[in-house]
Amino acid sequence: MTKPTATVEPKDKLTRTERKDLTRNSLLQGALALMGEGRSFTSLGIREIAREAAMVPNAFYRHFRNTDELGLELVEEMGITLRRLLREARQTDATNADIVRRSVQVYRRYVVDNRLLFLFVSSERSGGSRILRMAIRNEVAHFTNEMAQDFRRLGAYNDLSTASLQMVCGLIVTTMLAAAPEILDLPPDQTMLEAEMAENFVKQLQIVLLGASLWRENTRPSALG
Amino acid sequence: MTKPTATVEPKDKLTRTERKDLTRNSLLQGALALMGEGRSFTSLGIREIAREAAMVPNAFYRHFRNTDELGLELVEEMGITLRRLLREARQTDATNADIVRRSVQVYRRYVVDNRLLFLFVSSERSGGSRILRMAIRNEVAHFTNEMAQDFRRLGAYNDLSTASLQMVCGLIVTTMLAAAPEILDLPPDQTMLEAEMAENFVKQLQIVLLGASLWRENTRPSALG
DNA sequence: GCTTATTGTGTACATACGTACACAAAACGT
DNA sequence: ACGTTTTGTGTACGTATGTACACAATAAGC
Repeated sequence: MTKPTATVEPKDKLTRTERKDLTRNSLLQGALALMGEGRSFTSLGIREIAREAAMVPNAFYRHFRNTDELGLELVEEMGITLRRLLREARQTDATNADIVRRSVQVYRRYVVDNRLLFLFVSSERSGGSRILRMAIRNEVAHFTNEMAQDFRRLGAYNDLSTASLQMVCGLIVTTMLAAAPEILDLPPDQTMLEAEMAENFVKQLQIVLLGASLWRENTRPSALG
Repeated sequence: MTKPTATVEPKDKLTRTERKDLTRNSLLQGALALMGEGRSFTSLGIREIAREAAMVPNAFYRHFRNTDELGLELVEEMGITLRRLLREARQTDATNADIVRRSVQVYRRYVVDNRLLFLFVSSERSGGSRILRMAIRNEVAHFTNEMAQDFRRLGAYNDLSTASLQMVCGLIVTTMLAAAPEILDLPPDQTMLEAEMAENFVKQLQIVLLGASLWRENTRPSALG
């Protein structure tokens, strides 16, 4: 018989929540895919996303109330996984040098592996809807805080005040975030340029870290009064 | 008589190009005004902009072929005036210290005075249409180059290679650009927070400059291998 | 002074969008 | 086993959009 046997068929005998998560995911992926084709998230519509996910417009509402809510989920996904990755990179018992190098590697790896997600976050960080902007800014702050905590824990930059350390981490994060879209916006085969940009990125971080390591609270470099 | 005298009436006896420039400008301002109300440039439509400028939709086409073309003009405007301002700030015969301080002042002044223009550029820098993104990136590069040239001319950072100097200037510009939207997004009366952010901004620049002044080509700080 | 080119208006149409409502199928709770 | 809830579909309506075309007013050029 073609009838299913008594053994569970994982093929299409999915539980309801599984099915829902599946289509929900195809909506998220659909939105990302559209952005991959050059569209900006802000300009995406419910119908468009639903179409890309091969479903009828109305089905969208079964999962999100509007596009912003979908965007929030993307932001959250990005924040959670990226934070986890970098936390792992810092929690191994290696020298500080190794840890920073590994962090850079992990970050770059994440950016290229999650190209579309990262493009989305970069775009919406200062454009688009206020709600998304705030959510992303929140993630970035969260991110910066964890970095500062870990620097403290590792005993790096001990002579910086908490505020200054926070500020330094903010600068690092800014540099990281700025580097990503430039690399991602390249035509996909320009490995030459990409390597150059990556090198520049590392050098910029080196300068920041160098400056931070020599920074003293009361330093007023003559250049800036 | 109420009839105009023979003397030229500058009130409404405008030449055709003057009138055109006027309405063209009201289109540009209309677009900015809409962004001031929380809308993102990418989501603006021709009709909407024309409506804001108090004209019929079709009139838009007499000035721009589409919204991107309008955006390009905004980008150009921002590039030209900001570059001019900073060039002036650096061309006075003052000490290097004064010059950098003055540059920071001029920049902050420009950002708050041209709030909407700057919000627009910040938003579209990594979001929205590819054409605008490229144009802005171009302006930023132009900007970075001029800064590097002036550093050379002033004899600052003499022991950096051209590439490294360029990279440092890129870092400075990145920091400047990142600082702007955070300040601009504040509720308009939070002078307290704004001052704090501005201070952070200056400190970040100090760290970068400090790092750059001590950077040597072959430096490989242990932290980054 | 007359012709021409330019700038803005009015009307029109096809298209896409957000969303509401009624409905079908099928997993779920009991 | 059966009624209920959830998830996806089909249809429909009002609205906004981009753009085309014909037209009006008026400055510019000869």
